[in-house]
Parts: sequence; C-alpha cells; structure tokens
Amino acid sequence: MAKGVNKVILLGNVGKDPEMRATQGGTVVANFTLATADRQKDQTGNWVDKTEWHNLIAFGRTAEIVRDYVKKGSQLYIEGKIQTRSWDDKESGQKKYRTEIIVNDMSLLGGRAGGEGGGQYSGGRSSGGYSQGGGNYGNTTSFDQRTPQNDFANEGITDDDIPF
Amino acid sequence: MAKGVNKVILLGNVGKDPEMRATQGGTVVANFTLATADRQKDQTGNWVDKTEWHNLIAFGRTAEIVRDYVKKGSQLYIEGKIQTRSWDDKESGQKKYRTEIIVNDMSLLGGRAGGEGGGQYSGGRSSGGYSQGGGNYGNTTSFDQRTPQNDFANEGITDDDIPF
Amino acid sequence: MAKGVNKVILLGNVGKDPEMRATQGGTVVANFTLATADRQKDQTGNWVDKTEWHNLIAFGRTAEIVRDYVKKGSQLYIEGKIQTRSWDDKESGQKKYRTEIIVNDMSLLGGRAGGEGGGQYSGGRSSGGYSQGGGNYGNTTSFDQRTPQNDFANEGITDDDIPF
Amino acid sequence: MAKGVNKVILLGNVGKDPEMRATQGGTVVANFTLATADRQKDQTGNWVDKTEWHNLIAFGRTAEIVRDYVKKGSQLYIEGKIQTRSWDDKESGQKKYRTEIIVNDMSLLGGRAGGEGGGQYSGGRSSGGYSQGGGNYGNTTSFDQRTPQNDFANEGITDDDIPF
DNA sequence: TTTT
DNA sequence: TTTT
Repeated sequence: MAKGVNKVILLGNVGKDPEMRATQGGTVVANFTLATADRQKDQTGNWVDKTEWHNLIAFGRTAEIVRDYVKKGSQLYIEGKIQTRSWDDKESGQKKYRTEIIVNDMSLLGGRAGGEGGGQYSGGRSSGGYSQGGGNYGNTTSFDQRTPQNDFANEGITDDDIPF
Repeated sequence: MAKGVNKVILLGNVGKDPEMRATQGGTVVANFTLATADRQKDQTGNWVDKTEWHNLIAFGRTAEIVRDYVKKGSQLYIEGKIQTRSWDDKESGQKKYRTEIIVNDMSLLGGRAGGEGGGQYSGGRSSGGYSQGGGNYGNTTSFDQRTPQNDFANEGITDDDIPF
Repeated sequence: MAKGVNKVILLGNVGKDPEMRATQGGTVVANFTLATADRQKDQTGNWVDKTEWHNLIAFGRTAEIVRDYVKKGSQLYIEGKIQTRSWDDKESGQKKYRTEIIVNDMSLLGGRAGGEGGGQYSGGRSSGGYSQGGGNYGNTTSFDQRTPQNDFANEGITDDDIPF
Repeated sequence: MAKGVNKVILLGNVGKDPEMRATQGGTVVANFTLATADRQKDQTGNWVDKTEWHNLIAFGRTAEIVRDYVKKGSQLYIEGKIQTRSWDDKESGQKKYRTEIIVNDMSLLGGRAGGEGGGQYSGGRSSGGYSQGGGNYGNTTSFDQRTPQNDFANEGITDDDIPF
C-alpha cells in the first residue's frame, strides 16, 4: 500500500521556551507549542479571532536547532505530520490520546523572538543528519538528560515512538 | 494580528461510513475517519508500514457531499485545518481533548469506494454555499436528526463549536 | 470531472514594489515577484544557495491589499495556484508562455519591509469580497488606470484571463 | 538567509507517456505533463471547467519509478517545487523561459492507468537514494540513452541544472 | 530584483 | 502559553 499523505503546514508563534529531553537511545527531543491565529465568523456573523494551539515535537538534528534558536515568541513556519499517540492513564485507567505534529521542516521567521538577537535557521530535509548517538551537550545546554528513560514515563512514550 | 496558517493535507482511505448529525441550528455535520499509510524505518532500520488515523469533521454543504458520496473505503484527498476541542468528562471529571481535522476541501479519488459505482466530487472552496437552514433530508437519508441538540452532548459540542 | 488539485505555497521576499493595473472591467490587478531561497547540493557536493524567482499576480481585494501593504523586501507567505498563459508574440511570431502564481491567500510576515512601519495583513479566503466594480481609487493611489484596457496588451491578457 | 519555501502540490492526470532521458553524468531524467482540472466562474457567472497543464521533471530514483509505473492517464499526487529555467533560443535569439515542477514526492492513485494493471508506488523522501551512476537499464527499458549528453541540447539543459 |  |  503506502500511498498516503499526511502533511501539516503551520505558521505561528511559539508559546513557551521548548522543553528538551532525550530518549533512552540518546536521541534529542524537543517539545513546544505553537499558536496559529485564525479569523472566523461567529454565529452573529462577526469576525472573531481564534487561536489554535498545537503540540509540536522534533527529533534529532531538528530538535537541536529548536534548542538553539527557538524560544517563546518565535515566529515559525513548520512542515510536519500529524501523529496521535495513546496510552493507558495509570491513575484513571482511562485511555488517553495526545495528538502532536512531528516537525520535519522549519523556518525561523523574522518575528520578535524573546531576546537578544535571534538566530536564523531554515531546516532542510534534515537529510540523513539525525544524530542518534546522543552527544556531549548534556552540560552545555539547559536540559537535564540524566534520566532520559524517564522523561516521558508519565505519558508512556518510548523509543518505539521515535519515527525513524 | 491574524497571520497564522493552519493547514492540513491528507490522502488516504475512509475507515467507516460517515456518521451524520446536525446541530441545534440545523447545520449538517459529518464525522468520519481517514487512514493515511506511512512507511518509516524502525529501530533496526527496516521499513515498516504504519497507519495513522485521523478524525475528520465536515459541516454544511461539505457534510452533505460526504453523506452522498463518501463511504467506507473511499480514497480521499482532503484539505483542512487542525482543531482541538476540550471538555470536562462527566464521569471521570477529567479534562478531555479531541483533535479533529475540519474539512475545507475534498476530492474523491478513483479508489474502490465500498459499493455500487462511487460518486465523483471535488469540493471547491464551498464558497458561501453552506446550507445552514437544515433541510428536508431527514427521512430520505440514513441519519436521524430528531434530537440533533443531543448528538454531541457526551463530548460537549455545541453550536459554538461550528467554525462559521 | 474536476478532481484536480493545483496548489502552491511560497515563503520569500518581494523583489520590487508591486505594479498595479486594472482590467477593462475595473478589477484591480497586482503584479509582483517573490524570491524563494533554496539550499541545494552542487555537483561537488557543496551546499550552495539558489534563489528562485516567481511571478505573482493578485486580483480584486487581494490586489488592493498588496497595493497597500506589500513593497520591495516584504517577507510574504503565499498560497495560490499555478497558471500558464500563452500568446503569440507580435514581433517574432513565436508562441510565448508565462507562468504565474495566482495569489489566493497571503500573510505578511515580520520581515523588514522597505519603510516606515509596515502594515500587517493576513488574507483570508477573500470570501466573496472581490470588488469587481472598480472604485474611485484612481487618484488616491499610485497607479494610473485611465487606459486599463491597454495594460496587458503586449502580452495579450484580457478580462477573460481573470480567474473569477 | 535560506528561509524560503517553494512547494507545489498537484493532483491530476498524466497527459502522455513520460519521456525518459539521461544527463551526461548518467542521471535518469523523466519528463511528463500533468493536467489539473479546475472549476471556476467565468464573467457571466457560470461554472466552467478549465484544465491547467504542468511540466513535470523527475530525477534519479524518482525518475526510474516514473519510468516503471507512470503512463498516459495515470492519476498522480505530486509534491515538488517550481523552477524556471531560461536559455537563449538559437534561432530567434530571444530569451526563452520554461517553468517546471521538480518532483520530490509522488503517489500513484487508483486512476485508470493506461494499461495492464498499474503499479502502485508512493515515493518517500527519496532520502539519499538517488542513483546517480546510471545503471544497466539501458536496454531493458523503452528509452534510448546512447547520446544522453545531447538530450536537452536544444533547450540548454546541462548537468548544472540537476538540483542535487 | 529580494533576503540573511 | 504566543502574536498584533
């Protein structure tokens, strides 16, 4: 089979500084949110602004770029795909779902990124460049990967969920 | 403001015959699922097929076309946007989320649509054509809209959620 | 039939201030160019930058927004479709082709647009809003529409080419 | 730099059997046309069908798949980018332009492909897989690559135009 | 002809 | 939680 298309294009602003993690296998993972502003008519026919929030996740080289250049407020263009993970919530016993956009391509736009100057990066196909070995960035960056195997424990993510 | 983009492009096959409903206001609503097949490498480097399921929702004129032409197995091209609704689950008291693709454009492809011949339709921008008045299709179609106001009660949808 | 898709997504910078014209029927028309930067490998395996130039054309309400907010240097996100027009070149007698992107949606990004402050606009579906009657903007804007019927004479465009 | 996006999505039918060629360097090249059907309003407000023809070009592994599975009538989903080449026409001395869609991704749909059964293929990112060495397909396929270096001579294409 |  |  394999004749599907699952493509997402987003342009919006980052809600918070990305959260950096790593898998057991050492793959860098970045989680962040993106707000896309929409304008639509309400029942009375008035135009109202509506913000949709998206959960984004990046892996490997793309995640490293997110770590280095993306921050709260950054304006981003994103290409990715939709993925819904599910797991059994330990507390309630209920099945839980979380829909995320896996980032494949990215362009940092000229938005007022939080701080000091803002990097400029446009991701390519990240062709073959995923650094899966994990690196020595542990103590030079802001995230703690001492126990990466537990990072997603509460929502059941494992290395099996890494899409490559 | 309002410089966001929230766009989804899907190409896949419909999982079940669409479920038809209507809002209190009489807007026709179609819910269905779409499977997009993907091929990705697993940890051992082998190519494995993976199917992603998407929840789709169409309104008004688009929903009527879904009702008339889309069935289990239909191969569809879809353009839409991502929307995540949330509500408080009455049983568990937990906050629940459901991410859906709101269908804006649609093309029926030549896939093996369930049955007798298959309609052919390519949705345009549905330009101004949403029939919000509800119609007299109640007893000529397969869905029961006697109590449309209750259709989404279990997941908290109201006319406020209709995006136009 | 009608099951086609013809969609273009561009993100880049405007090359020159837009040229404004009008058709005989009074529809405002904006022509401008957009540069999209690409990075690709050359034969020796080095990454080289390459700029692709696109001819964009907007009509009606969208053209008015281009006129009012877009200038040389503006960073734009564009959605549109590809259209190739052909005509017989009067001088050489040869068939000539010109491929253009018809702009359907547009978002002005935070790029350093030429001048004084820069407007912010994100085009919607231009839903039903094309002002086809022509207006009294003749002497309040920078373009001269006294003889609109001649504007495209050299490349054979007529009102028939306006896609709506 | 390098924050551009140049993306094309097409869904339509192939106009003729693809023409296969090869560059001096041995890269397989496929040229074909794709028709996308559109429905738009004419001046009198009637809906008229309009077909837009696109020139497509595929390289390497993607071209081989085109050669093996695509034929006149095939229904295709395409992702690619726009590229305009220019050269000086030797006869008239005029500058000539040709806009093409470079195919990056492709899905064969269930349309009535010319003949005997139709292959099924969905191109991935063709990640790193372009076979640039040329192969021994010379006498097993329908195209003659004895003098590949001359194939594009009349429109000035060289290996420099191959985008990788 | 743009942009970084 | 972003942005204008």
